Amino acid sequence: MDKSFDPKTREARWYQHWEDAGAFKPHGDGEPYCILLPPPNVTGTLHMGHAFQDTIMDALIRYQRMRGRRTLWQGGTDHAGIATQKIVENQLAAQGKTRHDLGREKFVERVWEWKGESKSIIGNQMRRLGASIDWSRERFTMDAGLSAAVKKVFVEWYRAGLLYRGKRLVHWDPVLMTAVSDLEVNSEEKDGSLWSIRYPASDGGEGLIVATTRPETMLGDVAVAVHPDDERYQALIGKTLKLPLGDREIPVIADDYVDREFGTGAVKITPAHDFNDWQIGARHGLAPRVILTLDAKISADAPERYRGMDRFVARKAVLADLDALGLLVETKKHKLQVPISQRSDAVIEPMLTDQWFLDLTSDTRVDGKPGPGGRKAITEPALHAVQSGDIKFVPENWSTTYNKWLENIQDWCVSRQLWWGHRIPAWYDEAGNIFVGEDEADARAHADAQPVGALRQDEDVLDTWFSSALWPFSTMGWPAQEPVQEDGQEVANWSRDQAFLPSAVLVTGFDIIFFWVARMVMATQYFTGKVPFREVYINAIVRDAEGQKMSKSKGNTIDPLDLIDGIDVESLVKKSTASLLIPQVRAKVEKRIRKDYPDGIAAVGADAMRFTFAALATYGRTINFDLKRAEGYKNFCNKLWNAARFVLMNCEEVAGIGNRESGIEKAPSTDAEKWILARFSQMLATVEEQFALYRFDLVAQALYEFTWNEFCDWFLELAKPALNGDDQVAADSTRHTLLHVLEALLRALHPIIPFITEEIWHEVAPKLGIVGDSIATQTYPRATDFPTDANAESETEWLKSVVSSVRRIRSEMNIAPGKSIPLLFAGGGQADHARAEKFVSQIAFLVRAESQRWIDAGEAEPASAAAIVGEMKLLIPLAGLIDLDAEKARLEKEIKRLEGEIGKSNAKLANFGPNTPTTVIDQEKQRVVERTAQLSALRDQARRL
RNA sequence: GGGUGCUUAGCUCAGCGGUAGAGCGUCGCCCUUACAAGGCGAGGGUCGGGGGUUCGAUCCCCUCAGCACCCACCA
Repeated sequence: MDKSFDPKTREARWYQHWEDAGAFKPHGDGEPYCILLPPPNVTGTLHMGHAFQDTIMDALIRYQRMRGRRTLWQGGTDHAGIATQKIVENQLAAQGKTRHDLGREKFVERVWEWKGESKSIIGNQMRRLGASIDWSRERFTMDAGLSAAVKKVFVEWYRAGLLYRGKRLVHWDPVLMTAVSDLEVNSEEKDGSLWSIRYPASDGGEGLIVATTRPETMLGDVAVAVHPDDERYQALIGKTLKLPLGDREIPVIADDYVDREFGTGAVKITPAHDFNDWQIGARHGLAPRVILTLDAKISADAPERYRGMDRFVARKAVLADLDALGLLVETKKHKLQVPISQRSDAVIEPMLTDQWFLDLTSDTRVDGKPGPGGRKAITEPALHAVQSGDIKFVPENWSTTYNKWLENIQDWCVSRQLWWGHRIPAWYDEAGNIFVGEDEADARAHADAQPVGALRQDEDVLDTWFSSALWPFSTMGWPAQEPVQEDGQEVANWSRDQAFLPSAVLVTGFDIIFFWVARMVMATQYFTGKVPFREVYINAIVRDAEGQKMSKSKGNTIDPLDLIDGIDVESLVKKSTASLLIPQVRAKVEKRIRKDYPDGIAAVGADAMRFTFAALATYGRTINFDLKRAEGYKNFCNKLWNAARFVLMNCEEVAGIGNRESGIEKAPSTDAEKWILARFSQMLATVEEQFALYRFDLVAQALYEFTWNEFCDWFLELAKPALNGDDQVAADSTRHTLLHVLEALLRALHPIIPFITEEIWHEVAPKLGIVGDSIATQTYPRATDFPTDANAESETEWLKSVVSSVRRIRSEMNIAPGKSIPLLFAGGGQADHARAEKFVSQIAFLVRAESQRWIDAGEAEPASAAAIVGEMKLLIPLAGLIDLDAEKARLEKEIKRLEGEIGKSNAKLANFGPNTPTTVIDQEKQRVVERTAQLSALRDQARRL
């Protein structure tokens, strides 16, 4: 083996090995264990959030696979309607074209091409991470099987009276020219103005003053509302006003929605362009007036002067005209919440359009036929699944978020005015009647009446999340009764694969609890009667080392592959600024990168990156990714590598250590071996416990500490004297234990660091007579596989105390590490004598003791530096080695410390009340006794000096 | 306006009712043939403030302060 671990040369080859061996396919007849990959956008690339999430899922899948579960990590990609369409539209725009130049069919073809090109990118990135996905079952939300599922769901929900089409006010993105759901709208606080405008009374009176942040919408006003109890306006209620700029009269209505304190207490009502106004309009029977086109220009229904103006241009024109008329009373600065489209950053416009909605709120069917509505059929079961504990959130708190949203849910607008996506399986006849079916014939067959004239399919597609909601069962082959093939390959078989439903755990971010998690629960329960998953592990959001959100315009993103492979600073600058168009931003990003990564990023390898993610995965909501942590865990990988080298070096010359026929003693014969086996067993118990709780940080910590602080720091050191000693039995059994523990440790580490463990395992396992194609399909070690031995543990702990005590003296007294010392024992009991004798070679080796002997009773102790271990005193004679004053000072410090602690303990004892458990009191008393003994021994020692 | 978190060593975070922990950073001494990507040792915290419950509180309760995030229609 090479002297140090080089991930570049080591990691690459193993993934192919696993895939060729079919290691990631479900195998065995264990209890099924499935994880669904949240399907990444097909055009996307892997970012740190993915890498983090994928690491967690992979660790879980590998762990359960090794524990004998029949595992499936179901992978795939999402067609991501708007996002993907936008990318291709941008490509067209670069050629000066729009999608309309191509036409629908050609455009969609073009998107499929692009999808084909970019699909493999994220797959290859995931392979570099080591993600053990069964790629042979990879699915795409628009492949044939999943499209069939989408149609079936749409049709069944429609026929159950849960989907309806209606003219409603929806969130409209005037740039992308599509409806979006309420979830796709962010509200951002912007500086704006609040304008006060006088609306004169029709009878020539002065009327009233309304306050608005959107003066241009007054062109569509149908009323002014005031609070019914507002004394200022009592006389006007029921009267009409002259709408300025328009040749119309509008009524003053009373509605207690109006807040008397805000503005002037009078609100202009524009039902077609405001959600609140819509409701007020409906309450008062006022017909909405649409004055905006779908691209947010003033429409033909507005006064001629403004027609065709962009909404923001129109705003200025309206204000100027009002001012000229003397009707603009006041302009005040005002902070307002502006709805922004997540996808285009455009200001969202409430727009009256025909859309499809999934009913989630009514108690009875929307079509009036008998039967339960969406609240009863969909929403309540989804709430119940979490309330009953059929689905558990981890951390548990997220269930509150889930519940709150469902309790206040709105109907889901599922139609999108796009070309890329699942076309809605609905047809219209010339009279506007709706026909829904899996195809046109099916639609006709299920219709109550024959269509008038020809049928024309709905132009719209479904929201991306509609197909994502079906992911838990559509990927398993539903609704087909036959095995599902894609590209000639069998990818699913519902009759067999429904065993993977529910999946064990969904690993995802809190940002898509509403978008995806809740909707999967709804759809899966409705169509399969099962919950989609048993647990939902909500992972943290990855931030940079300072806790800042990662964003390209800040220049603080890290590409996971750059962390794995490393990248020089010039390439990093080039890559990070490539997509930035604004020169100032480019300059800022470049500056930051040169400051943060003056030497680029050093390659740490996939294993170290994965270990870092695991170690950071607490229950916290954010994790700050610090490159230094990753470097630390790269060192850990190197440590493991070198420990393996040591073990292999020492086990080479003895053939057949692990061979049952060799006759070489395999049972542990020394305390150190029994100790490390016991510690390993305890560590495995911790790992098992913490895996079950999704505390990957504690899993990583347990493995790290065992590997480094116990196996390497102590066991390898304790093994050295045994390997080189005269005791052949001890030497042989130590060799065996070294291999045995190392081999099992590799298996224990494998779910987190798969590459390096695979590499080393192929060196180590054969020495134990273990043959296997891959460590990935070996069994995970269990705590019960390894014996614990309390006696060996206390023996070894004694030895460790002695060694540590002497080392401390050596270090504090500045005895050169290379210098040998004489070591004396004094006092102590029978056990101390026996132990000192047993561990003589270990002590000699670990503290560089040239000699060891006991001071006889009555023999004068030489002037020494001393330490107390239990009842025993360790002495290092001063002669030539130790400065007397330094030792006095050291003792004094130690005495002070003990005095302080005894004082604290005594104070506690004095304050214990009648309810204090006796065990606590005894423990405290014991402490006092021990420390008092130590203290008096140290005082003794100080006096002697 | 509702909701959910967070505040512990210089930094990033565990711990959550019985003597304060880790990693990184800092400071010594060491190239001791597994590993200098290392070894051995050291220093560093009145656990955000104030109350309360308890024999005992970093941990439970109340309250204040600061910081995040999510949801929501105040024109």
